[in-house]
Amino acid sequence: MNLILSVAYRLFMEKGYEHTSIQDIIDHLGGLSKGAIYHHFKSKEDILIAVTDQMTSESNQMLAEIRDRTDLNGREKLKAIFKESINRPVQNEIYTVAPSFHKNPKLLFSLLHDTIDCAAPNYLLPIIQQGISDGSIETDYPEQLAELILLVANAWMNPMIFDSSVDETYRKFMVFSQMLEGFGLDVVDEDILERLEELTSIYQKSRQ
Amino acid sequence: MNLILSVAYRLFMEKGYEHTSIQDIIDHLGGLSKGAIYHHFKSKEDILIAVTDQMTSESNQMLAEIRDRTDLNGREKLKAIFKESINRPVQNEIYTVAPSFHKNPKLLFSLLHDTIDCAAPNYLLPIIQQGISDGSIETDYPEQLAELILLVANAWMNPMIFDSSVDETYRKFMVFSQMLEGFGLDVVDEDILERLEELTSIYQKSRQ
DNA sequence: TCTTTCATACCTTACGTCGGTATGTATATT
DNA sequence: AATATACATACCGACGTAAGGTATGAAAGA
Repeated sequence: MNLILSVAYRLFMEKGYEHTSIQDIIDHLGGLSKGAIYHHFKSKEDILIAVTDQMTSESNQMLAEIRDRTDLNGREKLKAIFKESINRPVQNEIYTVAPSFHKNPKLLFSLLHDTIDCAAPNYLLPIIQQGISDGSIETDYPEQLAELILLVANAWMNPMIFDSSVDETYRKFMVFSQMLEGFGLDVVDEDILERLEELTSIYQKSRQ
Repeated sequence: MNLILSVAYRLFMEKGYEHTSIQDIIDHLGGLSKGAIYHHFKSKEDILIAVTDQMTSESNQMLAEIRDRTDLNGREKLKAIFKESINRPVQNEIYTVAPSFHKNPKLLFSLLHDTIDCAAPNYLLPIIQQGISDGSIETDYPEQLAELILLVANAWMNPMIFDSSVDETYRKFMVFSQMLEGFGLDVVDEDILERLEELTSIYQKSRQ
């Protein structure tokens, strides 16, 4: 079952969901057959859901941990999230299997919706609300601010979704950070910027 | 050919691209057959492309007209765009066929990419650059600002993509307008807000 | 006569079903 | 304790069927 998931994940990323057939998955399963797949998953789409769940669960767990820390105020937690999300080793791996989302609008869409429907209200919102309480963040619309931040960070700034050169990603990040400042949040520092450039160059190399 | 397009458009919106079969389209064509479709389009995906082209071309034409006006400065053009895009009659129609994008990640994805790859650089960017020249807009990264504005406006604030109640849409708009102010752009006024509420309520009614 | 516009029959691919097997496990019986 | 029965889990692989796409040819207009 985990084998099926990991094979499916790899193939969905490489060839795209639509262009990956059940037979493709079977061929990479080392002996297992179609029956095995349909024993564990009720449809091809069901496999996709499991794959995305796996992808988001890791990231959501990280968000939960930071959310529940007691040693940081709201703004510091926000900063911690940016640092973490940019330093996760998983990211490197993901960035190198690259073509990914261009062939996977369906996967992208479910990730986006998870961001808005789950990650924003459950993880980022409490942090922003804490920030409002402790005075480190100021806004009249915490729910919407949470959505906006995650959407811009996860989608627009994601080179897997909107292809960007190193330079473009850097500029996006500057605009993003300017946007946050507009909301009174200066959470971007040198570490983050450096790491970002590094990541993008990894991604660029893998696409040559 | 236009018949095929309009039927396909309606069905894609109602049932989603994936769940609309060629046969479905044929059945609504009133006599025409598969041969007719494949005479005009080389694949099902080709139909989708034509549909999205049609959708974007109308909106892009509006952008071009505003871009080429000579009686407005940059900021005023931005404002004009918001007013227009929110007042277009097409919008009403689109908003009422509703389920749409939830079932259409592929269509959504190509619209998003058109926004970033075409609309932003060709229409909004020149306007922002004019604004920089005439002093009505200030930014170091006009390309990225153009992308960000269009992405937030077209995607996040679009109730067809991310379902929103009237109240939520209003709050999103407030956050959006606060974001623009952060970039020194105050382009939102009462007219726009009113129209926005009206639109969202139309959309809500159609989903009951 | 040649091109455009379609209709029809057919091909191919790929999802999902279904009957069947094999192995393990829990419970009841002797 | 040993065996039998019942059920559950994991899996195989042929087949049905739907859907995208092709090939061919006819009709009609230029």
